[in-house]
Amino acid sequence: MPIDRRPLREQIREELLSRLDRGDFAAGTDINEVALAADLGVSRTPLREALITLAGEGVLESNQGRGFRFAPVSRKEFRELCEIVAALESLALDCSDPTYLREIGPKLLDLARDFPDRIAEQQEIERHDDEWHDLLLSGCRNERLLDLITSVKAGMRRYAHLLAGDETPLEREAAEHCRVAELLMTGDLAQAGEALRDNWINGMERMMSHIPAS
Amino acid sequence: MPIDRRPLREQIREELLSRLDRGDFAAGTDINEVALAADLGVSRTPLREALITLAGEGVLESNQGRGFRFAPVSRKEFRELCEIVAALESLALDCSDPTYLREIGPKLLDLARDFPDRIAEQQEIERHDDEWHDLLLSGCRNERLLDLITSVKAGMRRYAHLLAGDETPLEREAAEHCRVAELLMTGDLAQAGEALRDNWINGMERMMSHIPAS
DNA sequence: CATCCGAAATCTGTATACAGAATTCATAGT
DNA sequence: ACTATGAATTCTGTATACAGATTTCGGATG
Repeated sequence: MPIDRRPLREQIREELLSRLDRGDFAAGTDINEVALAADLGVSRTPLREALITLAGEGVLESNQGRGFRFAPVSRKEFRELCEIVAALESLALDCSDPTYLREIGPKLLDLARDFPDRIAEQQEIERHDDEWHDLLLSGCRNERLLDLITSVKAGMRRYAHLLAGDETPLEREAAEHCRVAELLMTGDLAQAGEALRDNWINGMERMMSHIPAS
Repeated sequence: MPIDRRPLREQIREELLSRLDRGDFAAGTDINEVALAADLGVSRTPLREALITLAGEGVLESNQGRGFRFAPVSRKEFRELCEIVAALESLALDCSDPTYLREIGPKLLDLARDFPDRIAEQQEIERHDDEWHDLLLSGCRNERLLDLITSVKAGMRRYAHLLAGDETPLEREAAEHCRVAELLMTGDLAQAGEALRDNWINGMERMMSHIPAS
């Protein structure tokens, strides 16, 4: 096995994000650098570098002299993030090769159809959803845009575990994905983009009630 | 005067960006951390923190063991960035209060009309252009989006000084700004957004020839 | 009992130190 | 003359140390 030769700060960042997905950190709690560094088995230096990166992505916020803390969640911010990602993913479609999009249409349809059952683990549902969106964007030739989308989505991870253990209307989500896939196969990019934006906005509405008032 | 109580890394980031605007750094050159830290009169720690932030914004890139360097410019990346900002600013209009937009319309028109003469300093032209866009977005209620736009625009600063000392068609730029302002005053947000996107795309085309092939 | 004040403790922000990776440069060999 | 090799140098990545800011907590004061 090739040993990991990436900078520590990146490995730390990913570890923190995966812990965030597992719900290890409550939103709004501040971070104790020495404790967390000891827990991770690294020194404060690369940890702080990772924290600064995460702060740039909106996952954390920092206050002078008070260090970092996980940014509190709010309906307003979640709405803002959804609007942004909706626009960016739609733009990514515009930047994709139309013929490629038509090619992956069937695959996207398949993925949308065998959406995990409502019984499945929350983690599993999210993984499947991500896979669908990743495939959708895989033909985007705007690399900078793909990086940006990844970065903005990192900022949304704080909201992911909020709807755990809830019978979310998965059928709606699946149906909307199907619609996007079908529109792509017909080659109507404009309408596909619109359907994709709708999917994000609808998904936002569905989650809204799960987010504490402020 | 209130002394600056922001973290050093932020002050350093801004100093580096302003040096970049002045054309102090050639694209593609690597950064010597000890030399730069000494020059700035700070230690390597906050300098590296600033460098990591700038790398996250796309201004720098980092390679394991090789440190940071100013990301090389390319037509492809510039096109990508323009497409992104065009979409984001257009979205920002959608997120703004329509009545507020109608109110600032005249002011936007004024600013667009007394665009600096072609004799003016390059810096002055850019400052004026930025002022116009800032005012345009000042009514956007999506704070996350405003931060994101600022961040993406930071990544574009590497391209700003490339068109120095050139008779850019400023009239076109001014005319397009006027058109956006007029559409806002009529209250036609959809068309205003489209005109704004066109402005970015046209501006991109104008600059394209000034960017070295690769 | 609430509140204000200050010392102690805690934690961050910055500086410095150290180890190892990457580069440079000189030398030996073909 | 050109390439390969390896020691010396330079620089980054990470760890540790230090100073000052912030929070905590206990006692004095109304």
